[in-house]
Order: sequence, then C-alpha cells, then structure tokens
Amino acid sequence: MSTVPVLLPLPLEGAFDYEVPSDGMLAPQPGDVVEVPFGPRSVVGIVWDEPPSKRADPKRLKPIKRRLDAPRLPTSLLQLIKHVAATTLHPLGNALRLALASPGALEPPAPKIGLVPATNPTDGMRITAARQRVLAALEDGRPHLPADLARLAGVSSGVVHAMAKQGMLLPKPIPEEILPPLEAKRDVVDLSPAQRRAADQLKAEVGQGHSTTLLEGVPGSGKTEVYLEAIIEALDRGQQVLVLLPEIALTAELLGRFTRRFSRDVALWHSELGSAKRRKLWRRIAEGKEQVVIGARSALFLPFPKLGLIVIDEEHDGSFKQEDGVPYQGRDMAIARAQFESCPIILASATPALDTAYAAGRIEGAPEPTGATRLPIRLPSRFGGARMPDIELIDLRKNRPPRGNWLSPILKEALETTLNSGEQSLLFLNRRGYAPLTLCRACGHRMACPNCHAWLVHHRLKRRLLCHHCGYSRPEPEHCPECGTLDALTVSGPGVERLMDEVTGALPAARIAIMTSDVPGSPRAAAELLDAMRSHQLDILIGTQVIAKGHHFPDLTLVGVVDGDLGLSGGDLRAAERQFQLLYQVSGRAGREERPGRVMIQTHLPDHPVMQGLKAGDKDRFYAEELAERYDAGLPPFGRLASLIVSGRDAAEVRRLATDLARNAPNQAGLRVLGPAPAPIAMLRGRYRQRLLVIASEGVNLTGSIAPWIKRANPKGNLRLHVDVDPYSFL
DNA sequence: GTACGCAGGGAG
DNA sequence: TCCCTGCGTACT
Repeated sequence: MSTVPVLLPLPLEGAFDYEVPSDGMLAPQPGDVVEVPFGPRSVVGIVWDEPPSKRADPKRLKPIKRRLDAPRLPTSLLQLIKHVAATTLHPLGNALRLALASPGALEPPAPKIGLVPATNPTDGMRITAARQRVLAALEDGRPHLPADLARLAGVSSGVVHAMAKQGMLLPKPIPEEILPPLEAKRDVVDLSPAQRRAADQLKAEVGQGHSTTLLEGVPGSGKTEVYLEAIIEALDRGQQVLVLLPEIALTAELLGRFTRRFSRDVALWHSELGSAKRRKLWRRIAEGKEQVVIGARSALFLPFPKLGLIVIDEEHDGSFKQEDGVPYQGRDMAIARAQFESCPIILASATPALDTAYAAGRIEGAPEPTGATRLPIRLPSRFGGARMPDIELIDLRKNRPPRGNWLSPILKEALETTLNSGEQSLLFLNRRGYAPLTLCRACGHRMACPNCHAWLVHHRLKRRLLCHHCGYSRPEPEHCPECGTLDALTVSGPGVERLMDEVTGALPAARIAIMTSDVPGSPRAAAELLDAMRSHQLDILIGTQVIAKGHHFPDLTLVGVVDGDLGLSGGDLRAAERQFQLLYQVSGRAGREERPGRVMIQTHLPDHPVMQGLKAGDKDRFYAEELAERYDAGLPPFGRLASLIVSGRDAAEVRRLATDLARNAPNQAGLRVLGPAPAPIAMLRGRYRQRLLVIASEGVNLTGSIAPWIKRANPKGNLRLHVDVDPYSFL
C-alpha cells in the first residue's frame, strides 16, 4: 500500500498523507487533482511533492476518494505556490488557493444537451405552422439548446417542449465549440527603426531560457507594438504567452490592439469573468489551447503547460501587489514563474518602479545592483515624432484659487483657451465624491465612519455619505448627529463632483463629464464615457486615477492636475515615487498627435523633487535622487521591510499582543523592529489595529529571520496577526 | 476553512 | 435542565 502527500487549499502549513487505493488508481503524480476525506468533509486538493511536516499515525491514514478528470498542474506552478508561501510567510495551503481559485474548473464541464429531429418527426403527429418552423430551424443538422431553438424559430418555448415530450425532437449532446488556433497577422503595423531594434532584441530572448528585460518607453512610444513582436515569436515556437496588466487597464481598447494582430480574439482573464466562462477558459489554458492570455494579477496562477513568455505591462503599478489574503507582489512572482518556466519576461513601463529601474542597472551613479540579470531597453521618443508635453507648475501659494474654489486663475484661463480653440482638457483630481469631509458649523463635529478611523466622503450625486474603506454608507443627514442643529452641516475640501460644479460655473458652454472607478452602471457606462471623449462629444473630462493611463484622446491638449500634492502626504515609503509615476502618466495623456500638449500641475510644494523632476522633464534625475534617499535611509531596494498588523475587537487585547510581539522580537544584527503604534487607520471595519514595522538591512535574510517569531505569536480569539513582507500600503 | 466538543450563561 | 453562543482544536 503506497501513500502520497496531498496539499489542501486551506490555511494549513503543509500536506497530509493519504493512501492510494489499490483498485486500479494509477500512481498519482504531483499536480494531480484529487478528492480526499478531511475530518467529516470531503475536500479537493493537489498531490504534492513534499512530505507532510508531521507524520501521521499509519493506522489512521485514509484513502484518496478519486482522481478528478482535470489537467495536472504543471511543476512550475507547484514551484510558484511554494515560492509564494515562502516569501510571504503565509501558509502553503493559502498559496494553493490562489491556483485553485476557479471553483468547478476542476471538474470537466457538463456537456450541453441540445435537440435534433427524430428520424421521422412528422409521423402520426399534428403538424402546426409553429412546429414546422421549429423543424426548419433544425435543418442545419446541428443540435440546438431548447431556448435557442425557440428563439430561432420564433415560437414559444412551450412548442419546443411539447415536441420533445412527444418524441418529435430527441436530445443530443452539443459538441464543444472548437476554436481555431490563434494565428498572428504579419506586417499590419509599421515599426520605427527604434521600435524595430527593440523588438528584435526582445525576440532574440524568446526560446533562450530565462531572462528579464525592462522595456521602458515614454507614453505613446508604442511599447505594446514592440512586445507584440516577441509574443508572436513565442507563438511561432508553439508556446503560450501571458500578458499581465493592472485590473483597471484591461479595457476593450487594449484588447482591440491585440486582436488587430491575430486571427481571433485572445483570452482575457479578470475578476469580472463569470464562473462558466472562467472554468471553460481555465481548462482551455491547461490543455494548451489558448495561446495568448491577457490577465490581471490572478492570471499568474493559471496552469499554462508550455509558457514561453510573460509580459508585464505597467510594471510599476502598485495594484500588482495583492494587499489582502496572501499579500504577494505579482510582478516579482511573475519573474519567479518565468524562472521556473525557464522563459523570458518583459517588464514594460513608461515609469518603471524604482526598484526595477535600479535592478536593471538603469540609474546612473547608483551602487551596483546585486545579482541583476535584467537588460534595459529604452524607447526614448514617442512614435511618429510626437513629444512629451511641457509641464508647468502652478504655485498655489502665489496663485490662490478664490475661496471655496480649487482652480487657480491660470488654470481656469487655460481651460477657457483650450475650449475656445476647439480642443479638449482633462482635469485630474484623485478624490472620488463631492467632498472628503463633512462637518457641523455649529459644534465642529466631523462625520466619521462608525467602523473605521476615517472621515465619511460626501457623495452629492448619490445624496449619501460613504466610507471609502469599508463601504459603510448613510443618507446625507439634515441635522448634526452630535448637537442636533438643523442645516448646519457643511463640507470641506474638493472631490471630483465638487470640481465639476466649479468648472460648470466657470465654463457654462463646455460639455463636461466625470470618470471615476465607481461610475454608475460600469463598465459599459465607463466605456461609453471614454468613447464620448475620444469622439470629442465632451470638452472636459474630470477624473480620478482611472483616467491616468492607457487612454488616447486625439484632441486632448491640456491636462490640469488640481492637487499635485495629494499623494505626497502620509510618510509612505513609495509616496514620492508613486506620485511621480502617476503625474507623469497623466501628463502623457496630453498632445499625443500633431498638436503639442500642455500640462499644468497645481502644487503647494513646487520645490519638491517630484515637482522639479516633472517640470524639468528629467525622469532620471528624480530616480537618482529618490534612490539616493532610500540608500541613505536603508530602505528598499537596499533594505527590506515587513509590516505586522495586529487587529481585534478589543483595543487592550490588541495592544497586549502587539507589545508582546515587540518584546519577543528577534534580536539580530541588521534587524530593527519599530512599534507597536496605532496603525494610520487605527480602526477598520470595527477592529482596532496596531502596527509593527521590521526593517532589515541589505543582505539580511528577512523572511528567514522573522518566520519563527511570527509562528510563535499564535493569536487567540478574534485577534489576528497579518504579516505583509515588502508592504506597499502603510495604512 | 470548518465541524465538532466543551464551557459558560440565560430562560424555563 | 436545556439550549444557545463563543472559543479552541483537529483535521492525514
């Protein structure tokens, strides 16, 4: 009797041993999907290739129930699961869950049953006109679903049902639709000489084992067209390709750019995918039938059997970092997967993450990166000769907007000039809603979320106050909930809705719209809005960061950044870097065709390195300065961080566990533990939060040093300890 | 993750 | 005394 380890998608550290039944089950291989008894229930797991950490009593071993008819998970994916668990310090079983996240995908899809005519359907049957139409609709000889058939024949479903019941129509499984293989179209685009050189370099990496290449090009330099050449090269070699994008960038526009180069649509994997489509696509990918998959972060865990290339577009984007559950950095895990697959990976961005730029040896004067294998390729100019727009800073200390307004006279005038010359403007303000704060004029009470340590955001269109952290929502109150005064509530600060009021007041003739991540009726409404902007049915688009990237509006010549300082507060490690990237991206929206673009950034901090870097159009200088600061402070990419958040319903218990953790912290050279201190959001969804920060010097094995300490913490009751290695959010 | 068993507390 | 709830544990 042989046994195999089985890993279950539960928050458990390791695999469990099971007996292989002797009744003809082939020896299960690692990666096989099996169903096993687990306590009183039955769980689907994966045959693992490492023994359990604790050996079980041999007498208590249970047999595997069955092997599912699912494709075996490739070894590279098993390696990735181990890598995720090891680098995030989260349980192996939780990492497995990332790869089994498509419920039902593990069972073969139930064949759909359609209807076909019986041999002599009319024999002895009453033939009505409706029934005749049904039979006519079936003349193509293929089985049809009853509902489709009724629609096709223009009869009610009752007619079809009756015919089936009387034996005039017989059930027959509908064969699975066979998609033709994906073919690349050649020579549909002209590449500039610079693009051609970059494309050739990327193509040369395909099929040559693992490599990491940074493809850096200003917005509009045609990065997509360049890496598409490498994708086609991988396709020609019969390999699969994964393209990862921030969820928000998975637009119809982008899909169109891809589809133009291929004989049919490429596969799209994202969180909105319905469960039926999801399971079908999962299997097609596992069977190697989908050659090109564009997806969000989670697509990284798809079971590609012959992955030949990974591309990460908008490589710097913070949303590649998963914040909840298993907090992994999607970009880094993609690089790990490419290593396990022995295939190349391309990181594309107009504004690479600082650590990527550093690792690529891209930053002059920086210390030599250790172990970097990345090859930087730069596309310095925009395609077709267009250039990055000039960026002007508006010093808000000298050009104050009138009280209760947010646009300085200079920016307002620029909007007017742009409107009068028949061109479009974009106003960027990274704040949803009407106003970020509502307070009482009588008593000073501020409207706060009852579950979180945060102010409620006034949404005038919805006539509600919302918490942007937990989703709490309440109607706009008439009385102050504190002192009861009627109509004394007033708002403070701008949101996009309030900005819209101001712009409408200043430019009544302009056609204006707001674009945010919570557009009602999205995503279709969002697509319509973008279409309206593209076809110049709008003059001014006001938006949050959803408008910062990807979109191309031919008549857009003015970009106004209403509050350039918004992302800089908060003492976040990457605040400056992120704000630079965001403002650079949004600037890139201006003047993408012949007409030159103009960008105006309103700021109280015109001397800040971010503002100076943007104004000078000198990305490299900003990167070098920022990197030097990180070096001096021993922060990433030179040191490493881990954040520990203790949370629970009882403030005192939370503090006790956090203090205990700090007291028992590993005492090791090159390792510092700061805190505990209340987290910036000291209460979230009704739970108190205390935070500790671990700072490891360069060369110190951070995860190895803190793993035993974290394991010992053992939070009781409703207390939780959330560990985030290399955190991006510091809230 | 979840089923179960145990302890503690309130209603009958 | 019964039952509900909350917590701690085990799961191969």
